Amino acid sequence: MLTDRQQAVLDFIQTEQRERGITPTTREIQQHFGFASQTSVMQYLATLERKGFLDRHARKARALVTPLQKVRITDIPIYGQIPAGMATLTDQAIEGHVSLDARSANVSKNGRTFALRVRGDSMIDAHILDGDLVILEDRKEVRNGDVVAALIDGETTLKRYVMERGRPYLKAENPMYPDLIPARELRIQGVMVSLIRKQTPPTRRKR
Amino acid sequence: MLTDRQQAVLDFIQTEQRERGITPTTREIQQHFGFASQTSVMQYLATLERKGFLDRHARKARALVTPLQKVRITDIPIYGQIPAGMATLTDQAIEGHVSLDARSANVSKNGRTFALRVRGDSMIDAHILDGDLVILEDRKEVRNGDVVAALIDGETTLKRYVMERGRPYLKAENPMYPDLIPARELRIQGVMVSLIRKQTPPTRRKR
DNA sequence: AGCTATTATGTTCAATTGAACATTAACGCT
DNA sequence: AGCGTTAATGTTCAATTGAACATAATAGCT
Repeated sequence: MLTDRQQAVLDFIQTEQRERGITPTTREIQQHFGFASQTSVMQYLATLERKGFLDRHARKARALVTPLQKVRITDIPIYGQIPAGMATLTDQAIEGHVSLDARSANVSKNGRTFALRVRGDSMIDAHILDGDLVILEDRKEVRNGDVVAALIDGETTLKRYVMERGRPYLKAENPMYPDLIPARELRIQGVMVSLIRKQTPPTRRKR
Repeated sequence: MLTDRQQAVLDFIQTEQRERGITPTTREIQQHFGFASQTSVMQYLATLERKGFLDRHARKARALVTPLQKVRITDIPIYGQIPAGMATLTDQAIEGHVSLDARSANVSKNGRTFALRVRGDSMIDAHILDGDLVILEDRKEVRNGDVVAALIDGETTLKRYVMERGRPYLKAENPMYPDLIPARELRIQGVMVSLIRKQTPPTRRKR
């Protein structure tokens, strides 16, 4: 698709963007490759753009946009706990952010996504541990068997959504915890789409 | 830390970087806020830089660097399977990449990091499932109890590293699987630092 | 031999863009 | 009343930077 030389130019642009945070100018590219003329660079840029490896904002300085920047990185807010009775998630309870590419996170384009720090081991049989980061999507349709964050009796819990005989309930994946049968309405805040676990170093006994 | 107005300027810069891929010029910022002079913008930029919210490359066009870009995103190669007998990981077996910020991934600066797609359920009692993505770091010191990818008898497996009576062995976290006691040398390829699980939608029975 | 794509040179121009200087005003603090 | 910070105006200058034009060599393909 690209010649060696064209690839080298693209690589240089991307490297500069990473290392310095700004996009190189035609002259900087020229210098790096030792060209005697900017026109060489202009030709490479035109080719790269024609082949779809580059976007240019015409007549603007340092305005090369490479697919590197286009890997859709999503910033997902982490809520330590979702405040009770809060249908709309406010920025208040945000504990931090995770950034990862949308594909790995299973994140769809439109839906609002958020993360929840898991507290307790009520989902241990679903292999969701205390301290895990669960990434959820605020979507309408909940399927039988989805792991969901739900607001029940003014508290947010992570449980498995099970539909039985036409009536939904929330199942804990730990025999030590009771299943929750909603008294009135069941407000689903999000459906789990992925999970991130930071490995805590093993408990050191001696050393 | 920042006044409302200063925050607004920073937000605008970051939004532009996201949406358009390029950093706004002082004039573009000026226009957006309706300033009659660029000097206002210059003052904001100076303040933001002084307070550490912005890096500037003096006298360069569109050269504002915000912490947005500075979230250290690591591209981690995913190996579907580590080829047997391959001490150095080649690009050949790469299945794809995950991009995520180094903090979430528990990734240290220097170490080489790679990801492995888990096959089988030999680590199920450690809550590592078939299909999970395990992120490993190629580091020297392995601690007792670490989950490691190891090359044993020409095959790569994910196991827990256990040191007992001065001799290490590899423990499967599933009673169905045998522990592995290395015949000769035990080559550790990486230590697990985190885990990413894409939630597969629940098996639909009817529909 | 003719055609096209790629790679390259040398020069010039004009738009883009950051920066500086002199001034003014509102606000909170002491 | 005096001081520092923040916020803003108006103007000018010079460096930065993308772009165009004419020209040419090389390689692969038909």
